[in-house]
Amino acid sequence: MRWSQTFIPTMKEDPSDAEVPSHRLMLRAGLIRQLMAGAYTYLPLGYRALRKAEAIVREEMERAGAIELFMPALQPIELFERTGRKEAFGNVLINFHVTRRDHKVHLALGPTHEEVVTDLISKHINSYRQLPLTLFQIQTKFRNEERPRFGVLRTSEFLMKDAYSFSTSIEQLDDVYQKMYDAYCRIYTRCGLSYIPVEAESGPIGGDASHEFMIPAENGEDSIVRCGSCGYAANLERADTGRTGHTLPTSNLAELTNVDTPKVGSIEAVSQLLKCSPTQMLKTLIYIADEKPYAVLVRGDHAVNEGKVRRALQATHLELADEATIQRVTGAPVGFAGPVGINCSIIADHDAASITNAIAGANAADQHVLGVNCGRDYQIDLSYDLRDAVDGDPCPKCDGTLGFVHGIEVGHVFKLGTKYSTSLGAEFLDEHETRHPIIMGCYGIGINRIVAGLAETLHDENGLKWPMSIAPYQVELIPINVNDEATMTETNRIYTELTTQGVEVLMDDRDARPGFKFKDADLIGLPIRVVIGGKGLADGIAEVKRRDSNDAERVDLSKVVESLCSMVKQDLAALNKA
RNA sequence: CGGGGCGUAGCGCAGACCGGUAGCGCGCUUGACUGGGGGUCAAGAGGUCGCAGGUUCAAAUCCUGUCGUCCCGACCA
Repeated sequence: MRWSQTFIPTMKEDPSDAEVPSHRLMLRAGLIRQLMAGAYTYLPLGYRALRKAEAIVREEMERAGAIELFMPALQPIELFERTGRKEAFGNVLINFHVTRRDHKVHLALGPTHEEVVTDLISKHINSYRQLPLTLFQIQTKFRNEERPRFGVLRTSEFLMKDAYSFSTSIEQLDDVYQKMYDAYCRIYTRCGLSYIPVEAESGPIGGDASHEFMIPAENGEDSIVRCGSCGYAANLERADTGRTGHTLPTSNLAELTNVDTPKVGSIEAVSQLLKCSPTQMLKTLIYIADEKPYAVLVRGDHAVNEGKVRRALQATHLELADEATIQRVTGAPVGFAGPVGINCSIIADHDAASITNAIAGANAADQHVLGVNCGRDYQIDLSYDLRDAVDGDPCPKCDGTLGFVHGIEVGHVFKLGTKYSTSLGAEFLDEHETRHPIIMGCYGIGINRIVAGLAETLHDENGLKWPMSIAPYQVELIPINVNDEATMTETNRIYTELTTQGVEVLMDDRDARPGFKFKDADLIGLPIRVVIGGKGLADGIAEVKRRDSNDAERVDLSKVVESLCSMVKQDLAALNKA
């Protein structure tokens, strides 16, 4: 492609409202333009990168045995009502009414396709002989993000590969899950992304096992907890702390003493007033788990992890109690709850139960109590891991310690179980003519995030640095002076020969000074740059420079095509060798 | 949805406090020169100052409202 024939609007200056690197550089390099918050046009260069990522995903899904189909983005709302997800999605689900003859029809734009695909399967799969089956599609998804941000990393409309597996047994499911997991690893490797598979919370989508694939990146929205020694990695929502029990305080127990803390309810305010560390304090939160109130105790400096609380209580619904319930249970306004004499069951985190002479709310307005000790002043049967992991916690898998990195989620695999097949009636008949719900898995990849994740992690102060597999073009050809006949003859020859050999070439044929074109070349970041003309041409050589290297190589003009072909091939081979 | 910032030419910004001719740099157009790291000279084009209302003889500027966008937080299969 000749630069002058396509549309690559590069920008010299940083757009003022782009802060994260991927957003800034993708705008500047002419890959994307914003239409509105959360919706971007992919310009020719950006779209090429996106399509390349898409092609790799498709290839690997097919290699893993998944079959491609294409489902409508437009869906009847009724499907979401049947699975209870109209409510679960809430405002995120984009839905509206249209009029067809005098009837109002309520539609949604698909945020994901569990409903549609399960409905399809329920109608056409009847027998265990038709299973297992894995279907996938690559399609635009719509989610009304409360707050779109980070350019193309979090948008309301995005390209997603979603796959759904249908199995007759857990063993079959485990098998596909592993195949998908492996396929994901290959995909990210081929795309040149460094990634971490982490254990994940399966969330409202349901199901019992799940992994996320994360790109470590400073601007990632997710917190990943990782062990430096054994490689354990989990999303913060999911991460265990490695604490296994509590030690009841036994010596130097102080007497229970009430203190006045007028209008001072928060941990921070109380610790300031009483000049104590939050680690000495008990944070007491009242939760309603399946309609029953519980006091959840964690240390003052720790955060309650609701997923862990839900699992500890084996509850389906868990939410923070409203003010009235808190009043009823504690006898005090919000901010003064504590375990001593509270009128509900208590569950405590290991570390909370181990505090000697803790400070806690007194269950009385404007009062806290000092010298609180588990076992003496309140009772628990067991302590649990109920809090978010913190930096330096012991690893749950080995004797190392946990640390944190930020990550961008680029993929997620779930074992779904029978949640959707049950609610939508997708069943099969086994060899004994017994009916069972089909066991499902689902597997998603955000294609845009592969591209944005590369931009986010592979760049320098001058611009992007694409890996060969995703680069919009593989080679950029720069004639020093487009008005020089000899230069152009040679450039055109190389351009034609490379193109014939299947190398993707962008020729910067603009009538601009070399420095100008070099700056743009660095910005758009194609992996190999070839400069033709000037002194080099007189010496019979072209200058070949890789974007990720500082040194250029002088290559004989008669050998440059061959040399470039092999460089491209080698790069791709290195990425493919997952 | 809570808190904050910003809306003036395609991009980056000044002008606003103190009301009175709308400006700068880059980019763009035409011509000449130039040709290895965002050139030089000359001549140009380009604006509902986000929108609406108000105050005033007069509003980019002051007041009220509203919309858009970005950031922090809440939320996020």
